[in-house]
Amino acid sequence: MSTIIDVAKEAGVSPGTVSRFMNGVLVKERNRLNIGDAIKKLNFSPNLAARSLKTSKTYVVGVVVPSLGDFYTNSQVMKIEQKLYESGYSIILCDTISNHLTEEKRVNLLSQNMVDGLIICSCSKNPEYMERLKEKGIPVVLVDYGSSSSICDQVLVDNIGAVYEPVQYLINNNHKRIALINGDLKSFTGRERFEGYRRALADYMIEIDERYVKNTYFNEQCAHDALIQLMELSNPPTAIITSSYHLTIGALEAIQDMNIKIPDELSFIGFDNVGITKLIRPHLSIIEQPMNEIGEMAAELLLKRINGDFSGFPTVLRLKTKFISKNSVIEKRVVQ
Amino acid sequence: MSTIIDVAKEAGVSPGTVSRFMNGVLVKERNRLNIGDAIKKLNFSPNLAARSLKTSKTYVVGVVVPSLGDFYTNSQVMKIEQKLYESGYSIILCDTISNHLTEEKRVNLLSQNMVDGLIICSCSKNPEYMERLKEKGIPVVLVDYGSSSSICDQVLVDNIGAVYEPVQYLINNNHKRIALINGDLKSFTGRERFEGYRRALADYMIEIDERYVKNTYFNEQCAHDALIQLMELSNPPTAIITSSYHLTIGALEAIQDMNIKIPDELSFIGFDNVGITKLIRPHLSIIEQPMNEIGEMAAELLLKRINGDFSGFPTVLRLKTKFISKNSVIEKRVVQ
DNA sequence: TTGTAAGCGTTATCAG
DNA sequence: CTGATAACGCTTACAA
Repeated sequence: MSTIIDVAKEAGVSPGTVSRFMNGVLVKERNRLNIGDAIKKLNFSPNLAARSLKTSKTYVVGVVVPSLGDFYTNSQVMKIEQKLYESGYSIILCDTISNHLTEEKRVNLLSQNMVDGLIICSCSKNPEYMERLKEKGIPVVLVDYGSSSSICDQVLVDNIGAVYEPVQYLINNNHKRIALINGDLKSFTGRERFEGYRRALADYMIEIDERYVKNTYFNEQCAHDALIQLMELSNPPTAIITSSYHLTIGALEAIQDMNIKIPDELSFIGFDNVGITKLIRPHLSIIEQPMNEIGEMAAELLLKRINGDFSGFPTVLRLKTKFISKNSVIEKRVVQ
Repeated sequence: MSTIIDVAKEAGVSPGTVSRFMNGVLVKERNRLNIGDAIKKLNFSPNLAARSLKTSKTYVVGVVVPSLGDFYTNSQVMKIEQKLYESGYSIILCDTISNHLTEEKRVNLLSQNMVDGLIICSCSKNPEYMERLKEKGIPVVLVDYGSSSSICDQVLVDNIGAVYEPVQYLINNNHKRIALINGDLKSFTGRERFEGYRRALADYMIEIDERYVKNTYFNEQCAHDALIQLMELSNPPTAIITSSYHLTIGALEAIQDMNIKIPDELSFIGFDNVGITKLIRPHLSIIEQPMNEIGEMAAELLLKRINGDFSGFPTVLRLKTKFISKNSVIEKRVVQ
């Protein structure tokens, strides 16, 4: 491994000149050529650790996600990686396996001068590390997770609207018995998505029937069980909405298992238009989150902070979801 | 940000002692306690860049994948991350967007003292960077990609057996018109998987009918088109095998579009038992790659190399795939 | 424009 | 077991 000093000797200049050349400062034509040759000849590339030690910049950003196996985080991460790379940053990726302790550990590790900033998609409720990061001056962008407690830059989707819109659509198509398969109300997204459901029904003067509301957990098994319970009610819903990707998968599995005909026997609206959805027939009416945009916004916001621009702090970006109407819902339902 | 020197002062010892303490060397009880207190009080954590500069170890491993959006790489990456973390390593993740130029760029970036080793799942045919890495002494493990040209540690699956086994199974169930939807023969996996097909037919004295072989590219559109072409033949196949995840998805879409009944009108065997497969009815007979094992083996092998153990170099690990028989194939087919 | 030299925060050698 | 000190390879004043 050659160093700047080797290059300097080879090119007959001082190390300082080589360093300047490497960093795009103008040097005399002759020197420029000599240095270029020397670099080629010695196959030189600068030692990033040394540079980082000196400048206290790493050009690395930490990205923390709950599970790499989740389709829906991945498109975000792809965008984040791409966007950051364009600005010269690499990403260190951490999978917390949806575990708060792991999350804490990883963030602590990353904050030891490994990264210039952090994008956290996972997120414990009131992470202790938050203030430590603030002390250390490491900017953080929280994604897809609302934290009323921490003052922090955030990129979120309009969870309320996400569910409000399809419920409204169902109501307009004469559905009254509308069920929601939702996650934990202790989670921020769970609460907001339920609120969208509640508000839509309230706005149309439909009273909530508790039997049609399944606030369980954001996983497939729960959705699977919830769907079966719903359909075994004496007066089952005519339409079901799920409020996350995993819930959608679980519900669809139960629909397969019970051999329910969509949309004739049940109208169904899924969540997150990724992965499997295009293989389902009939084509699913679905709530789509703007994954790419979320990733892009998060990356841009973080870059801004890294570059010392703290205008508008804390910025909370709310991105709209999109309801896509396909063929899994009976429209203009005739009330019997 | 506090340094070792601050801690040393606070604890009334020398920086060397603090450093030793940090690295698990025995120090006198009294000093140990004092140093511990000082670290707590000053909220000290060592500067990893400085450490890395001194020791030329980063405790970071680069992982290069063709696409984070691919389900089947992700389970590997998860395992890799997990395994490496247990040994104190973090991973820098790079998505090459299946682009050789991007791959080259990323690897070059990573090799600037950013990482102690590299796991590359992507892989150009004869990457230039290979010898540069060798020069720099950065160990590399290639995953899922065979390279006859480079001498290199590799973790591969038994691609030939992967396809041989299901073809044999089909033959044993009286199928004769067996089609293969495969990727590019220029790719290593494409060649091997085709070889599995060829060999199985040869072993059972069935002549290859070129019309039943679709060596296209490993993407959904190609599989979609290929399946349609196959089924529009005057004498269409009774069974079709796909040889990658994307090919499976594309073929399934075409099956939906053409409204083909599985297995009555066509027997079908898919590839990669991840993501969507559990939602397909009837349950798919499928070729499963040992993703977790691949990830684990790759991580372990790399760790071994990083720790200076080059026994058995180059190691080429071949992992067996598993054929899972479910309900998408007509068994004991009656020949008309 | 360039050379010189100090210093970033560790670790490691060498005496003690 | 500990302290002093010289690196590691780069950047950046400062002076020329």
